[in-house]
Amino acid sequence: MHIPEHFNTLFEPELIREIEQNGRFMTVHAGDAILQPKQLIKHIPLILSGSVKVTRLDDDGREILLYYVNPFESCAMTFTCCMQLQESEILAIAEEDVELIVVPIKIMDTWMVKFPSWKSFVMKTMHQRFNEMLKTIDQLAFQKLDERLIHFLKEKSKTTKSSLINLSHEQIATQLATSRVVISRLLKVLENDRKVILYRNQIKLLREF
DNA sequence: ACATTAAGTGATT
DNA sequence: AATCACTTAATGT
Repeated sequence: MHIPEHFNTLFEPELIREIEQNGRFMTVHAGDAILQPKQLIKHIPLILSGSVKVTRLDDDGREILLYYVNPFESCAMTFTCCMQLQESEILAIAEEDVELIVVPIKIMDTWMVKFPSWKSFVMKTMHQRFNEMLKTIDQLAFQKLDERLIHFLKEKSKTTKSSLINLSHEQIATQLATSRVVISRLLKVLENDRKVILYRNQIKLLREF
């Protein structure tokens, strides 16, 4: 199994070796679920390439975006769940084709005490997510949908490394749990402000964005 | 040319 | 900010 260079700066050599021994390499195609709600969590994912969208589903099947997991990261939710072998509260879907390594949580327990670098890795991802989620909670609380939209688009272009967003207004609307009409109107305002250019199924972010 | 789907818009709550 | 009802524009067959 091939561990990317980048992990060398993250983990000590011995830990890398243990990852190689215990981990299993997987690929997941774009759109496929990696983890579904209520599913038991028995593995920790380490993302090598691609990005994973982590959402909550409400009763009507609408989704609320929690965060993205990018390469060289892991999922904070699985950390919190797996401690006590809990069920998943979230839905994780591959945004693009994803390569990842999964390691059994049993192994991870020993890593926590054995490898300082692992512990700080876990702590770091938890901390990052926690801050991110605080931000989104703020946004929800203050009902600023326009800011949520901007935040969403920024995040999107960051993970896809492109200023072209390939989503319909409809798709954006469901992800932000609102209606298409509202998104269309907000985007129109952004276009008038020369922040974006709108196409069919595509949005171009301008530098002022 | 026609049907389908995405996006734009005024009016209403 | 959401919904309705309708129009217009883009795209597929």
